[in-house]
Amino acid sequence: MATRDRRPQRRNQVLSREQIIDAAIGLLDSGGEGALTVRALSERLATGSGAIYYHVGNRDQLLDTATETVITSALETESSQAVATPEEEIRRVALALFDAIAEHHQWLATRLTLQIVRNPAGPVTVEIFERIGRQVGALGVPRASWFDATSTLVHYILGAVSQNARMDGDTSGIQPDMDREEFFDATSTAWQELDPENYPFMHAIVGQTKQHDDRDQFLTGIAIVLAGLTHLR
Amino acid sequence: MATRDRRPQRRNQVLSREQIIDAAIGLLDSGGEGALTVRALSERLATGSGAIYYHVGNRDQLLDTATETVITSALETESSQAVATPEEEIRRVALALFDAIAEHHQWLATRLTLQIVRNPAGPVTVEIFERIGRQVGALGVPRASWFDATSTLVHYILGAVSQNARMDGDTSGIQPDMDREEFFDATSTAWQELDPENYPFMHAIVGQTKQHDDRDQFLTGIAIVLAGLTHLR
DNA sequence: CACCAAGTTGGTACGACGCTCCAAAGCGTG
DNA sequence: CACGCTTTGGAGCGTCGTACCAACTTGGTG
Repeated sequence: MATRDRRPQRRNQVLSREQIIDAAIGLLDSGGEGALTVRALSERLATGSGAIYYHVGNRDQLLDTATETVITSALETESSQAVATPEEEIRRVALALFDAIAEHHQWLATRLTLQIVRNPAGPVTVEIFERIGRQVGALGVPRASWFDATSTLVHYILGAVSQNARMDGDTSGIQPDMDREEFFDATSTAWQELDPENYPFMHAIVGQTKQHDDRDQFLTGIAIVLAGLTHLR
Repeated sequence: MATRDRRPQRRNQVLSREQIIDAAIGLLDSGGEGALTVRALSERLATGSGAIYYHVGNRDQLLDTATETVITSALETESSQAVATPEEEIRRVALALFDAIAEHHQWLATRLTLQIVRNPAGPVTVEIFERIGRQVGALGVPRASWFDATSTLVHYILGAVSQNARMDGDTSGIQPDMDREEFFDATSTAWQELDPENYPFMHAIVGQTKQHDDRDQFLTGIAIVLAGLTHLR
């Protein structure tokens, strides 16, 4: 039944778990979540699917591990700075997440929220909560409100970061930055073409959207939530 | 293969687009995003895949249409009340989204953020922004900050709502069958078993998580953001 | 009525996917 | 050298989205 015909020419270097994860992140960044297939991974690493499944059990686990790797790395590089005010520290963590997701497209945003929902005891959730929560305590928020305050901050941060994430491009035709601008203009004109009687607010803000910076707006949102927290006392 | 013998006994009632969408929502609610397959849909509707693709072009479009249907329905039923303060109106919209996603599991949360990111000119995005934005204006926020203020609110609402969404009955969880309560207890004990020196905050809040209500916490978060907005003046 | 073009349906077929399984190949130890 | 344990490459299975098509229904025209 099985034809034996093998001359596989084994690789000189052993396949490691880190190599698989790095290659997976590369695939995810280049083509979104749909680009991470075991077959593409096998080809890029010049191996078979069996070897991959031997090191990482699952496609889902691989996605989780990739997310964990990127997020913990982003949080580590940020924590090496000198101490500052609680507000500054919260801004640091938030911007680290913002930049990480801006760099790695939308698969990271989707997967991060998914991991927080499904695995609240995992290192990603715990690290983010702990990092933010300590500063909430230092802000002077009463102990009874620590959980609510921290949850609100985390909810805002992840919500903003998810909605600012760039889309995954499966289009391999034009420049990605060019698409970004065109997409933005198309949104503006579409908002302008709305019925002004039913959508007066959209008409009022369409001018502000054209010259806004996502990062600045994100920081403004953080400032708003922080201002609300001090009012909680 | 050469000769076809057919007498397929056509259905007495015609297949409509609404039937397909309703059946799709049913499948999504019962088994998560993975349960919506064209084959399962065909079987439930007692038809073939061709008929489905004739009415809805794509699985992706079907998902988008399903989210749009659920969200606009949730926003409509909420708007029939009498007028109230801007804060109250914002709470209404937020709770309508919260309840809709709580009712329809996590597929709706994921798909809603996806739609806002990919299709900012679509009716879902526009409706949510317009509904919230008007109240932001009525709150007394200066016109130059309308866009930032509304974005902050929407980011928080969708972030909180996504992270509070119940998990789908999907495989990938560590434990396959775990009801809400067990999952919650497991999280609490996992947090308690963390190293107290490295994670003092998690230990401090683990007591609060045991007796907290998601809906109340969501409203607290809304109040915090609103308080921060009044501080913006 | 017959006839026909457009609209609609049920089902088959194809390529790609995740994943299981297993023989073969490397590797350490005697 | 031989022998177990680890690791690899790839074939095969079941399922998916969906393109495609022949058959059927419908509505209009003579």
